[in-house]
Amino acid sequence: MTDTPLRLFNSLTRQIEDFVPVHPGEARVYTCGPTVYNYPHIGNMRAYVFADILGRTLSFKGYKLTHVINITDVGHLTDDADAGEDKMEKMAAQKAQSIWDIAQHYTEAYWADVKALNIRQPAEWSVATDYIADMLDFAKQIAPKHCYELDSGLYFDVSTVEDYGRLARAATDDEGEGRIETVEGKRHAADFAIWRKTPAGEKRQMEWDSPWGPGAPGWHLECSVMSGKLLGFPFDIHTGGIDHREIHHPNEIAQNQAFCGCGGLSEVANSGARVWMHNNFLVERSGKMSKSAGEFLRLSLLIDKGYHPLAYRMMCLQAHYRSELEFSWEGLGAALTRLKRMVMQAEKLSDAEAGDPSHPKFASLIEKFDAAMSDDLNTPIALTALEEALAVKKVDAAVKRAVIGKMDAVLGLDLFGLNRTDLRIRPKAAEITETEIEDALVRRKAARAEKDFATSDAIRDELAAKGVEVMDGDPLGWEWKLEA
RNA sequence: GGCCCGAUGGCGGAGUGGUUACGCAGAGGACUGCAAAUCCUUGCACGCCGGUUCGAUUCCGGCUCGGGCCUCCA
Repeated sequence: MTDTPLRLFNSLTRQIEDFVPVHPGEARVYTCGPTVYNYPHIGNMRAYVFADILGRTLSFKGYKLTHVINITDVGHLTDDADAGEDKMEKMAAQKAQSIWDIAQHYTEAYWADVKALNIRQPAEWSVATDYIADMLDFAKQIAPKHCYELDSGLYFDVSTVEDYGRLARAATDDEGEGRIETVEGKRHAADFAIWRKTPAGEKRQMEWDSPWGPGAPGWHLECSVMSGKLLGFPFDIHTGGIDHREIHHPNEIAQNQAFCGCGGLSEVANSGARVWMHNNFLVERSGKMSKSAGEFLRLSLLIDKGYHPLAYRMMCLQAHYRSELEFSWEGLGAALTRLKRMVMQAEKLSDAEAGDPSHPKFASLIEKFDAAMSDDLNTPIALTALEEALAVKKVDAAVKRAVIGKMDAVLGLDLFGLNRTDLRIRPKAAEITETEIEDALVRRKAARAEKDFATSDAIRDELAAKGVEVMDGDPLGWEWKLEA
């Protein structure tokens, strides 16, 4: 464990606080995962890069990490709690596929992105439909004091817990809400479904029996149940996108308070977790980050355009997780170049075995790195420490490799796993194949060897016309890149 | 309408009551047959109006502009 205390911003108190684990030496983290009704876009993935950085930092600080990420495969509505459809059912109907096939397909797509972004595997991927029995138990326990039944389902009465909505800083009453489609019989606009009954005469693909009739659990219920069951209340840190700060997490908190019979939120742990953390959005001016708008940016598009996925991770790390981040192709290219230059430095250490990182030449840089990460995960500063470490000269390679490895274990850029050619831009749609490029370069090399520069330049021009930029003469050998 | 957030160089993005990180792009140099790549060096910024202060980009107030959420989204 390092000396600098880890400090994190708690959305519930809106303050930076020292991290104090519930169980000494341990850190238990729950991350709201995807609803697997569609592909994740790159903005979605920022949340998991953030959660990964948090987990890696906790490991770096010496805590034994237990990280759970859920997979929501039931219950998340397209609309409001009553008039809307279940996202999973809707997509299944659209694609004329079984809902279980839909879930499997999009779960695997999500996992592919997780892997591509070098996000570590959590201790558990908790799948909502595996916990239906636990959800029913939870609901039964809180129902008598906190819920009421309508024709459409079982609802949570938010007035039955203290400090409802504190996380969102919401008004305590429910007036002035013109845009909520009010539900017949709901006591408060903010009341939400714990159990959604299948309408009489219908049969859903996903439904279970319950004391309130056949139906499906509400979305908020899932996270309360899985986090409590797998990590125990109170656990340490609950993460998610900033949008969850307004509704999903306040509702989870209300359920958690009801379940444990806890009081108000002046005691933060009554919320079910000690720290609630939220990453800000990736924004894109033309609205490509909105799933409902149709087209949205997927990681696979970045890859098809020729960018290595870790360039996107680099892009995320260059900004603080609580700041909005602008996406642009230019910005992605900048991140790629930065990553490539770092990988070049790391490649010089490829023959070295990692030694002992404690060396006076690196002490201040490790301290800077530690201080940055400990200061609410300031990855932009941590990156500069890593770059400075890469630039340190006249030092034992084994030591340097150990230092870089130590830092990269936290940032996860895979500096020793990547090489320059991995980071070469190579669009899938390019009109020239890599073999053709390499053949041309062999001919060009031969011409240059004979000082036939007219031929060599002609080859270069031909390649340039096809979008291939030729580079040679650097210490690591010739190279080329395609225009993005 | 309600709640919240932001405004930093060409772009992205940290941070700070007094010398304004860093990355990419740009410029100059080294290298190169010439380029590119690489390496070195380097120019460029704190929305507007007040207030507090010896001093504000930083704190406070107002304004303008932009953004987010308000039962679809990380």
